[in-house]
Amino acid sequence: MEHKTNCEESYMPLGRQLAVLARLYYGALAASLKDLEIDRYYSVLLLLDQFPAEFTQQMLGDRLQIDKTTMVRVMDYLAEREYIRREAKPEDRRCHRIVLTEKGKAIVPEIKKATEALNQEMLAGLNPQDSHRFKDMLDQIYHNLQHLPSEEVLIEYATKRTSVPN
Amino acid sequence: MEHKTNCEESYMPLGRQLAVLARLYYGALAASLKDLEIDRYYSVLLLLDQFPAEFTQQMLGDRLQIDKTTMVRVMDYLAEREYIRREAKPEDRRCHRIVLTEKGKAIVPEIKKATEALNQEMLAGLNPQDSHRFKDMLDQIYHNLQHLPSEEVLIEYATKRTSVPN
DNA sequence: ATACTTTAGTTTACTTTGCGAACTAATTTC
DNA sequence: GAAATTAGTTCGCAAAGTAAACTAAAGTAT
Repeated sequence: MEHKTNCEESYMPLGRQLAVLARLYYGALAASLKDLEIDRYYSVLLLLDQFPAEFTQQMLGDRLQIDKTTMVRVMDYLAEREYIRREAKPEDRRCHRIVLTEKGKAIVPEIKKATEALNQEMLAGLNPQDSHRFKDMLDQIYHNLQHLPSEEVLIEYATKRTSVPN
Repeated sequence: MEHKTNCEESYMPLGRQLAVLARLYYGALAASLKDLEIDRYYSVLLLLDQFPAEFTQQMLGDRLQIDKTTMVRVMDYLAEREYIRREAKPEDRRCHRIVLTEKGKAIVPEIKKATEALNQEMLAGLNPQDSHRFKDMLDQIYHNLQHLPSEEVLIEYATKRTSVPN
C-alpha cells in the first residue's frame, strides 16, 4: 500500500474529518487576514456587526457555542485591543451589553470579504444548489447532534469529555 | 431580539460551524464509548484494523492529518495502555511498524459500531443519496482547502497560526 | 419581606491539541 | 564519502474547552 496524504480513500470517522476541515479553514482564514492586528475571534465581530448592541456575553456564547469562561477570554482579548467594549446595562446589572467600537466596525468589511471568499473557495466545484444544500445539511447535522450528546443511550449522567479526540 | 441557542438563523463562518459539529460529534462518541478504557484516538485504531501492519507513525499522521509530534503522544497513549505496539522494521530502521495488539483488536468492533451509529444519527433526516453526497462534498472541500492555505494570496511565507480561532 | 434559587460574569486550574525548534539515528542523494 | 533528507523524539508554548468555586444581581416562593 502506498502512502497517501489525502483522506479520500479510506474510512475516517466523520467527526475527525470535520475537525480537520475546520482547522484548515481557520489556518487559511488567519493567513488571508494576517495583516490585521487580531488573528482570531472573527466570527464574534461579524455577529456583533450584524446585530448591533444586541448581545450579552452569554448570548454570544449561545450563538457561537462558546462556553462562558472561554467567552471571558475572548472578550478580554477583543476589549484590550479595543475592538469591542463592555457597556453597563441598567435594566439588568448582571449583564454587559457588548458593542463594537469604531475600530471594530472598521475591520468588519475585510473580515466579511475574507470569509466570503474562503467560503466560496472551500465550496469550489459545487454548483450553487449544492452549496446551499451543503449549508442546510450542516444545520440539520447540528440539530441532530445537539439533541443526543451525553444523554442519548446513557442512563446515568456521563462524565464530560474535553476537546476533540481523534 | 430573543436569545437563540441554535446556529441556524444567522451567518456564521463555515469553519466555525464545522468546528462546533466536530466537537459535538466527539462529545457524543466519547459518551457512547465511555465504558472503554480509552476515550480518544479511536480513528487510529480503526485505521490500523482496516490495514493491518501497514502503517508507520508518519503514515498514520498523513492519513489522519495529525502532525508527527502529536502522533508521538498518541502512540505513547495507546502503547502504554497496550492497544498498539511499535515494532522494529528491519528494512528501514528509522521507522516503526505500528500494530494493533489483541487488546486493541478486541475493542475495534465496538468502536466501529458506535461510529457507524453516530454517523447515521448525525445524518438522520437525509436520504441515502444525500448522505453519500455529503461525504463527497467533504472530500471536495478537503481538496479545495488543502491546496490553498498560507500561500494563496500571500507573497511571503505567512506566520503559522495555531488551532481553531472563533 | 425574607429566604431560596437562578443567572451573568469572573477567576483559577487543569487537560488536550497543534505546532515550532532543536535534536538523534538512519537512509538517500549526489 | 559528504550533504541532505526522513522518522521519530523531546521540549516548550499557545489556544481552546471545561469543571469548580465564587460574586453580584435578579427572580421566585412562601
